[in-house]
Amino acid sequence: MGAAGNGGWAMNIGEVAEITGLPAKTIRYYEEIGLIRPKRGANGYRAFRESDAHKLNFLGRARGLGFSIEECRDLLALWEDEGRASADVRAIAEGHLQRIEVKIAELSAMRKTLGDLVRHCHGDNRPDCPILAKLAGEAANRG
Amino acid sequence: MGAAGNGGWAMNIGEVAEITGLPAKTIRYYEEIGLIRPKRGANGYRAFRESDAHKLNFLGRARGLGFSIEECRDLLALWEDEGRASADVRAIAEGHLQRIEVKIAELSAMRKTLGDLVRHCHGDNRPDCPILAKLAGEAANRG
DNA sequence: TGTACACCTTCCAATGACTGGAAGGAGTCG
DNA sequence: CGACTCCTTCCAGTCATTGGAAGGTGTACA
Repeated sequence: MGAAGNGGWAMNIGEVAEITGLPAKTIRYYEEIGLIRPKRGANGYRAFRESDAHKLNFLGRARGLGFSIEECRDLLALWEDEGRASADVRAIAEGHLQRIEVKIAELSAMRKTLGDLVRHCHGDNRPDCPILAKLAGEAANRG
Repeated sequence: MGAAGNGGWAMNIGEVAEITGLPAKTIRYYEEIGLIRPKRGANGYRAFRESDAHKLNFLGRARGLGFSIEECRDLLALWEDEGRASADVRAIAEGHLQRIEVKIAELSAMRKTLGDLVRHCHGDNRPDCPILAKLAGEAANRG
């Protein structure tokens, strides 16, 4: 175990990885791109304090909602900024929401087309196949 | 103009890019990974025949439906194989359809969470913000 | 004290599917 | 011959990790 198990003052990367649920690799990457700045111990090991763990949890949740790394960076800065305007936070969230909606629309269109094609393909050992016909550019003859 | 404008026997990359709608860069990339094998002219230029253009159109449609490059490779091979079983084609399409559905479900969950948060954020110049509160791990107090 | 073994470090490379750009050759027009 | 467009190859970057190698550190145990 590290120097702390509960309210101590610093943890190694393995411990913070476990409590945040983020892989150690990812945590090192977040440090590399400047999202977090853990201190270092005398042995060169990263020394994570609770504030680092809080940030990592924040990042994990934001990434889980699909925010990009750069959006996460901005959200983190706003979170740290006592004088922030909630409008700035909402603007980021709205932009992301719009991209999600576009993506859902694209995927839904694919699902519709692909679902129709799969339903019309008999799927046996004969070569005739409406899926390939569609991809080859032949117009569907019904539906 | 190239050696052909209509039913001629070969086009340069620019011409095939225009008629297929794929960027020349992408076409070169498809050759590099072995999806197409255009011949070369005496000057070193790629010489695309109609069969190449057909394959590129096939690839463009398959990519447009979200199939991965490797799935496209398999679909193309099946398309070329006169003795294929439509079941093989359908299996690829069904696998892809499932992944699409998983993705839609994930994005829909994000949309729901994010939409709720955005709706509850007043979005003015005050710092109080339920979006940041959620990311920080605070439980929502209603909804 | 030696020696396992887990854990930590850095650095490099790969993923998927392109995309951008540099450096230079080829074709064509005037 | 110059100007211009199109073509070529090669290298690097995108995004957010992830995998692995090579090697240092900490700790438990015989």
